[in-house]
Amino acid sequence: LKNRITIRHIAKELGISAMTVSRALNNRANVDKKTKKKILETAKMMGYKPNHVARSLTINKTYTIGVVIPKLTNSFFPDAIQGIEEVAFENDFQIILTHSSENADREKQVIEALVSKRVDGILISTVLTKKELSFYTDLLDTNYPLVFFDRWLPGLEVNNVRTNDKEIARKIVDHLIDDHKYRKIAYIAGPDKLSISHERKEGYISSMKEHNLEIDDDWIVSANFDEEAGYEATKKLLSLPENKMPRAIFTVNDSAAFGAMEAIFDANLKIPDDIALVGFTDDKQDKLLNPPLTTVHQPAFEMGKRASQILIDIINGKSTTIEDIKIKSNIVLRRSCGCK
Amino acid sequence: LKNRITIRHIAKELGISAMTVSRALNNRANVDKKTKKKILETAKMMGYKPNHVARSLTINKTYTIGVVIPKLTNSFFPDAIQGIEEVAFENDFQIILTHSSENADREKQVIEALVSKRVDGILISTVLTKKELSFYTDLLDTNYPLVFFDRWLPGLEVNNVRTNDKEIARKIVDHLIDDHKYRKIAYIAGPDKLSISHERKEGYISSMKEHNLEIDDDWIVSANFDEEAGYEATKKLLSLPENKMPRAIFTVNDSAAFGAMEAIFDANLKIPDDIALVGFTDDKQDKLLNPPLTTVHQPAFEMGKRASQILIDIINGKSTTIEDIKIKSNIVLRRSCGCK
DNA sequence: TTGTATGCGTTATCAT
DNA sequence: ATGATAACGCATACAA
Repeated sequence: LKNRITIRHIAKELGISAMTVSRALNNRANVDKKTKKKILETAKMMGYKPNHVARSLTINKTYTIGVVIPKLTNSFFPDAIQGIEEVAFENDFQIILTHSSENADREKQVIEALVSKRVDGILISTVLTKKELSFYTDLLDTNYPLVFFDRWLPGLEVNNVRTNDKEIARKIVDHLIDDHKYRKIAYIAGPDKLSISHERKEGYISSMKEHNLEIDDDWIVSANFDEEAGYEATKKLLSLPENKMPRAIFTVNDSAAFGAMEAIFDANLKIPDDIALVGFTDDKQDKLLNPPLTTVHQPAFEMGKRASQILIDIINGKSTTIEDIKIKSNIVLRRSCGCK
Repeated sequence: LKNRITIRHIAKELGISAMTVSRALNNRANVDKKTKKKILETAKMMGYKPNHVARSLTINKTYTIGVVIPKLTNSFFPDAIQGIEEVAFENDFQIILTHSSENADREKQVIEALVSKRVDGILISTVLTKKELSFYTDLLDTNYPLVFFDRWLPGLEVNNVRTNDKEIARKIVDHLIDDHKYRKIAYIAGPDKLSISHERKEGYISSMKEHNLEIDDDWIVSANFDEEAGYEATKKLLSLPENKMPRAIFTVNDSAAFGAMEAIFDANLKIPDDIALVGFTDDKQDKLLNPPLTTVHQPAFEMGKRASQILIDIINGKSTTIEDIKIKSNIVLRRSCGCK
């Protein structure tokens, strides 16, 4: 089955050498116009499909980049991937998409697979932590082109494309305090060993401290990046005694905020009247929610494009510097925080 | 740069033949335990990474499947892809993800690229139409393993994994008529040349006809699958004269419904009091919308898994039959239709 | 159990 | 402008 026509078949058919066929097919300058025309015609006629596997073996380049993400659930990653693929497509690259399922071992496993497939470079939104730094330092030692996006790993000499997590988190908490006068603010956190979770938490903490607001230990609830965890975390918060009950909740991402919303509704409370809620991501439907969700807008598409471009530049030898790029997020005020 | 260690290097290092190394690395039975152990150790020590490009060239198999989707915007495709990748991962396959951007020429282009990369098979949610049938019949003639999911192409002798678009569309319109007594129902349609759009429209029409309800020409508004088009289409509907004004709107998918929602709110109308709205997809946040959106739940994850499994079975020679599989969707009643 | 020769389809290199 | 040869890294087929 499959395609059996090779450049040799075309060559034989025309009584010329395979090399000439190769040259013609690759638009090299040094081939007679007439023969080139013939070659292209018979190639089409015979149903020739170039074999990029063989090509990759000889030129030592696959025109493929690997992408590793935790999950495809919230809208950040789909948008980022669209950006990644857009740039890849323009540069005649394809992408192999893999996901780690928030699992460190699986992440290592898919990276190994990508390396074996000899992708020209890898874009990673990692779930690995400091303990596992050596996995990537080893890879970097072999000069493998790597770019981290969104979830980076501190301590790595590598290109990052991320956002200003800490500052923007601080800003949105500032807004809750300064503009709405809330003082009891809880934070539903992601795993603290992950850089983005940690940074966002730091932003929350620094805002509270700057306003001389005490943070009750019960206000920082560890959760995950998903809806279920957000739901459970919020139930915990809502079961706190009256005097500890938060007046507002900030969540590590929108998925957690969705879970929080459900929990708040289930408790027959109103947003923002009884409790305000702000998220992080700016999922597409946020503005249609009840109430519309105030959140941090992450430029997912742009981050994807940027990361992709940097990686391809590295692959093409057009970039040698190592940068830690922050693409700024901004706050989107809607009704869930009490605005309007 | 990159990895330069091959099985030959390992062989030389150990003073044995490359073939023995190959056998050991592939867990073949006929290799001495001691030498195998040595080989595995030195392979690891030398940082050997198997080269699947070379492997693919010899065994004529890439353990890669191509996936072609229109876009990654709504939540159907991300979910479906998670299903696809889940099954692929279990079977040691990776996926190359490409998108056509709802553009037929680009779809052809990415398929060509996938074929050149010699993916073992392709999963397609096509935007091609009948006119372009030959593109796929040609591909099928070369015995290329192909499975269509969600958006199939009528007239093709190929495996489809889709949903019962027409019946379920009819059912949800039945619900609007039977349970809510709406009689003026509009339909925001996708491109009619695409199978799913056509089928869903047929479902709408057949329900209306069965109930002896006349369909005003102005009630079927052509749009697209996206939010903007849904918004524009709805604005058209809302500008109809009083006697023609629809009492309910059914949209080809949830994205269009989101646009419709915005348009309705912009017109200061209430859902479902002034106008009811139902969608198709069951996007994750539908239940949190204001009001929660009644819609058709498509089992995206299951469809992805099923399609992926079928393709891999074909690739592995475990399946030879051609099936047109419909995975049933079901209706999710929420408040936007008037329920509760 | 191990080794040798050969080929997968393409391109680089050197030749003509 | 065109061709012959070798090489990319691995696995198949056969031999020892």
